[in-house]
Amino acid sequence: MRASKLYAPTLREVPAEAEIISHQLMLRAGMLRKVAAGIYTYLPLSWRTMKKIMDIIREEMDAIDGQELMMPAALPAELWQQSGRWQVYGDELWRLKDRHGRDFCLGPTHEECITYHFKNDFRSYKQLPQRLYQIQTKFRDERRPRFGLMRGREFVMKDMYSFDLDEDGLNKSYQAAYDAYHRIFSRCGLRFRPVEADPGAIGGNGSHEFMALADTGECEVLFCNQCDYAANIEFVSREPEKAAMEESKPLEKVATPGAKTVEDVAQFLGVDRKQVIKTLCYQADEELVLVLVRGDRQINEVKLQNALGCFTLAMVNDDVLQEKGYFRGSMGPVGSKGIRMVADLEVPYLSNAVCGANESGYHYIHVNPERDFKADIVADIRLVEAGEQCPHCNGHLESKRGIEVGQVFKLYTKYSQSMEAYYTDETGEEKLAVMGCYGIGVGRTMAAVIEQSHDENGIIWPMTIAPYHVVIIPVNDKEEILMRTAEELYDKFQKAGIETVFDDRKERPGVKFKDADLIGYPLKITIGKKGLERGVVELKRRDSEVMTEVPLSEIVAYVKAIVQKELIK
RNA sequence: CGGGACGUAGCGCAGCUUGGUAGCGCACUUGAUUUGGGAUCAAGGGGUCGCAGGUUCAAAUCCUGUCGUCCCGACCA
Repeated sequence: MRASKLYAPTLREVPAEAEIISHQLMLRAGMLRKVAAGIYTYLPLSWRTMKKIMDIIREEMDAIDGQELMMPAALPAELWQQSGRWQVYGDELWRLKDRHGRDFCLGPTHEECITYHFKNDFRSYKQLPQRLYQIQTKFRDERRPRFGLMRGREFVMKDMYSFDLDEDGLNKSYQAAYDAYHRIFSRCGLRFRPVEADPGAIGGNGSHEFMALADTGECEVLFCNQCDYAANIEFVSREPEKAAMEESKPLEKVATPGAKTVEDVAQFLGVDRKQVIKTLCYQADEELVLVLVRGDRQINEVKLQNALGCFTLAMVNDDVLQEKGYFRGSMGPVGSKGIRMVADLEVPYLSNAVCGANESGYHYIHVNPERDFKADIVADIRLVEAGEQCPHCNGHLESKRGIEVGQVFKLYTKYSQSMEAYYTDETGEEKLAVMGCYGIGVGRTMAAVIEQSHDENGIIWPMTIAPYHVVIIPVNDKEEILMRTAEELYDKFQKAGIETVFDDRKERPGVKFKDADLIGYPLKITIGKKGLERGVVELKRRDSEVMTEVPLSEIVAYVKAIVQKELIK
């Protein structure tokens, strides 16, 4: 490709809309342009990288007997009504009507559709297992699209679905996908960790997220500093801390003027925060619930939602609280009636504790669970935080941030049940197919690579997914010998199958060097007059400061060897 | 959806407080001089000031509404 014709409008300044480095660099390198919030056009450079990532994914999916197919983006409501997700999915599901007024949605994921096909086209155990995948544009009307490709409303995703005879088969499919994901992200040059993740209402140890490690990641991951335990912070559980039970004292109401927060109350009463029962009010679907945790703990809303089995969950605002006779800063379970209460596992271990008296400016002391109130649900609903002990060993947990680039998930029979996907086994019995699903965010993977691999001058692409392998820069466009040599070299590289950009623009060398660094070509060949007189050109890797002089006669073979070696890695 | 901010040329911004019909840098076009890390000089082109109402002799500027975008907060590839 000639740089004079390449559609890659580089920018000298950082567009104001871009917050994180990958977004800034993709805009500056002329790879990406926004069309609407969370909706982007991939310009030629980024689309080449996207295609390379997709090729790697295809190779690895095919290698585990995946079959690629392509499902529609526009899906009829009936499929979603059958699984129940038409109601459940909420505003994130991008809904539309056709001209006849029939309901459709733009697919945010395709469990329903693939299971519909399975149900219609597969009958016998002889046809299983099946591993079916597609690479396709997904739509999610995110409440808050942000960070460029990290969280878009329209994005490219690879989704695979496995159908097995039984749980053993599922475990094999799951492991195959897990291993394939390792190879995919390694080949893309990512530093990543698979971590245990929340399997939602299905339960079990059925999900891992592949996290690209980066400070700008939206997810918090906890790692053990001694064993290999790693999990999404939302999914970390520990045994409840069991305090020694004191002899219970009589319940007493005390004035706590002005004390609003747990910290205020604990200080005012001269007790530890651990002795306070933090009480919060949530709206869970149509119902209000009181949620109780120890004063030094935070709520884990993912766990809370799982415990309640609800579809939506949100803290209620002060207006709603007051209607119900509650006051922020003085809520408590004692005497609360007509409202469900969910307590964390640690709450029953409290004795002579403190809680709000549901009367502004008053708290109860010497509160004893069981005697003074009874929670409807006692479950693990607290957030485990960095610094706590590892659930598996004596080490302690450290926090890092990650970008979720992929997830593998055991669905079991959740969708085969709702969509009625049966097969007939060798005894003639009808059985539900056992399913798994496996996603990779393609654009997010590209963005994650940039987050991890850049410097102050621009992107540093690994060879495997770089938009081009090499850029050729003649240092002076007026020197005919330089331009002719560059032209010839460009031709030879093309013929050698090396993906090359020839910077034939009428620009000063500085401009070309800056653009080359910004775009991040792995290899840069500079052709200068002095070198050429000695029969050499300069070769520089984007990821190194070292410059090598290579004889013009050897440069094609030399570069080809480097490219091939890097591609195999 | 709550909270905060911003919409002026392709990009980055000033002008708005105190209304008088739009400017700077980069980019773009032409010419000349330059050519090893974002050149210099000269001459140009490009904007219904997000949109719609209102106030006024007069609105980028004041008022109202609306749309869009970004940031901070709660189950995501």
